[in-house]
Amino acid sequence: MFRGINSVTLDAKGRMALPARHREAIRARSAGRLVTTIDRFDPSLLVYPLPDWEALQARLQKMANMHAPVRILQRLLIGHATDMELDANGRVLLPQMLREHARLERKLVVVGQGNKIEIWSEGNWQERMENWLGEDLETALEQVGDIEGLSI
Amino acid sequence: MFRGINSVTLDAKGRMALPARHREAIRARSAGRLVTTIDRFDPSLLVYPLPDWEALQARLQKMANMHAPVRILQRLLIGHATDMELDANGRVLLPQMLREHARLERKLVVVGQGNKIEIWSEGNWQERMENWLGEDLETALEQVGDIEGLSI
DNA sequence: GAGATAGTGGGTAAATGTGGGTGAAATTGT
DNA sequence: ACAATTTCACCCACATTTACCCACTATCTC
Repeated sequence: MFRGINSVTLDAKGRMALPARHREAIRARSAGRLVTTIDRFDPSLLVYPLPDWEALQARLQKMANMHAPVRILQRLLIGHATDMELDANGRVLLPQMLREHARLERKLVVVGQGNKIEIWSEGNWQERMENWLGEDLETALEQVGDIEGLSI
Repeated sequence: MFRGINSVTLDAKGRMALPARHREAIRARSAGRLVTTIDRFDPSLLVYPLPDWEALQARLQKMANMHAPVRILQRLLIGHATDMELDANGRVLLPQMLREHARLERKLVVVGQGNKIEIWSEGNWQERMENWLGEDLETALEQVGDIEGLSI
């Protein structure tokens, strides 16, 4: 579904152009209605088409919240989830509290990630990229994921 | 499938002629639709026919992303994956952010690699070539791969 | 050597990304 | 409760980028 990276600018009003390559998919899937929330690992925002977010939220709410980590997860994700809509120019208004969480400044990076889109400040993204490219992912992956025969 | 090396030029608009030897295969396999992403080991780009990339992406997305190395791998590969299409002259437009990652300048090298095509800046390619030719690959290979009885 | 093919360059209209004005709505302070 | 201020939705305007042409040259084929 979503893939690819774009550099865009956050304007003085807190708006950001959603790259055209994603717009058609979003309009088809949810008539331009989106939900943004925070990423719990990195300073970035996650953007889902409305129906996909609702499925996710339903799943989160079904989890028994007797355990503290579940409650925390719900607070972070559901708590920060904000509805957004594409305007006539294909832009979205990013809520101020979420902008602060992701430390967004003027230059942003928009990254397609399959079922969701990630929004980063350009500075943060570049800094992380350098580390990621230097890491030995294979060793870590072998202990964790199914990379049997994976060849890229 | 793809093999062989070509030298081409990246024009002022960021376009590059895809060597004719590959075009027929690409048109047959995916009607000229391609996906490019970054290589995470070297400054180069990887180009796949659309269906081959989609299989790869599906595989990546199936991995549970609670684990950091999985998320990083997805960000790097899916995040940079950009759709491209052959134009009427057999050229593709390489996205700016990917050009920067691979440090592409005016002279490029296009290398067929079986299921994918690699794009390098000519300078980088030549520099690496010298190192590769000087390395003792056999010793390293024996510890890693199945080269039993391999005769080249 | 004539014609076809491949690689390169460039013009132009349409699409995309960005900035900003304005009135309505919401929030804040008194 | 009301005024002052801020935020937001909806426009419009403009600069840049991209898609779609067409053209030229070098090489290859017959």
